[in-house]
Amino acid sequence: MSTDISASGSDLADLIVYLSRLGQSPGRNGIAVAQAQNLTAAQWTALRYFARANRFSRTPSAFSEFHATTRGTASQTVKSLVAMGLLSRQMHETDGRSTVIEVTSAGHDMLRHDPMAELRRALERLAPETREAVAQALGQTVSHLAQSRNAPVFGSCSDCSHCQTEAGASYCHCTQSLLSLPEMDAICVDFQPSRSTA
Amino acid sequence: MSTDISASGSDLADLIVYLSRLGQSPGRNGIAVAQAQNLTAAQWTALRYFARANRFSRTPSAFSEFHATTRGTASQTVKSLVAMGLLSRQMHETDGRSTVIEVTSAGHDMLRHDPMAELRRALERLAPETREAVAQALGQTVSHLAQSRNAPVFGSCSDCSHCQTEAGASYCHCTQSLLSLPEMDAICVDFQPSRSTA
DNA sequence: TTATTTTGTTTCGACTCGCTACAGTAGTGT
DNA sequence: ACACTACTGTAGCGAGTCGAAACAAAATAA
Repeated sequence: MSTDISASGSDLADLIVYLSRLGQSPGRNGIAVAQAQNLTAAQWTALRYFARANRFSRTPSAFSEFHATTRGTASQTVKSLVAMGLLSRQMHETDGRSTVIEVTSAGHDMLRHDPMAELRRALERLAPETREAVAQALGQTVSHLAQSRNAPVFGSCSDCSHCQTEAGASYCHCTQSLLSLPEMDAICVDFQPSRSTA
Repeated sequence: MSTDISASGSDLADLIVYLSRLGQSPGRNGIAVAQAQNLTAAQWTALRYFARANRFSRTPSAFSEFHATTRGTASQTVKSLVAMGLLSRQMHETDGRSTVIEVTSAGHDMLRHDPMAELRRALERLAPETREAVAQALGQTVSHLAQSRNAPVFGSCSDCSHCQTEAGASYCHCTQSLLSLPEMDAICVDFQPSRSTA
């Protein structure tokens, strides 16, 4: 009887939301809290996103879709982070409407105090194969969920059907550009699951 | 240079938070949205919690710990739901400070329009053994995380070390009371993992 | 050229959130 | 009895979030 927190589909959703909430909250252990407490959950999410997104996806619009909110709200969050000096704006070279966001060095410093680090450490205590299986299952669920509500899926280029790896570099058919190796692991808005499970 | 995004522990945390966010957002498919859109994410979480918590845990304080927030914030959320007629207050029989929250019939009706239903459905598309493995892994992670920040763990009595099942009914050594069968699957504040995996 | 779409911004009102301060009750110790 | 501490729930403040709406500017399609 003492198996686990168990149970079929319904509880798992609650468990995921609960874990996410717990992982994002700073916790009251008061060590690095003093420094990290300044940012809100949405601001942390934005900072994390722009640090992980590739150059085609570092725009307010892309973040708003990633964060499942409106462009207006995303714009405000970006504005606050720019005002703090953690993000910086750059004009897009060809598209006059678009602005490209960069994480400043102060932003990268701030990311060292990410309150989600504890969740990461807790997850690293899982066996590697378990972690991999969970990641695979949740990735699949993200695809299903996004598909059922016409939302774009976010993923890294290394798993994208638009990308073609040859020899050293890779080519993305979607953005029609060459990608460097580090960019292959970054988040992309135009992600398309390569081998979607039916 | 740009850290190691690596497929290991780091991505999984982001994936969990992303999935949670996606699952809680109502989605723009506009079917049951008109009815469901009235409640905010925090209000949905509260409504879900009080519907699932056992009688010892249906208090504003317990919810504030579950939701990783302060009692003040939790009090406001509860107040708004009471004003909508979805929750009702009851005086605690012996403790004059405490109030017990109940979900009204209107609250149960509202729960049928839970925007998280889509996430639940997406999770049910996973193979049962996969779902079980994910639930087990995430439950373990919740324990680890809560332990590392001195936060209480929430779980159902059927997995709790305080509980002792005999014949028909069960006895909880923590609250010193008998529990009915349905109560065994409810959420409890005083949960203690029965066989915590080291 | 004239629509139409896309991008980003601003403003508004309602809500969340952490914080502080506070009243009332419970349990403890003297 | 008494004070003292701990706990419960609440109210108000300020900053932030969020969705909605309206807007200007640039890109794209017709």
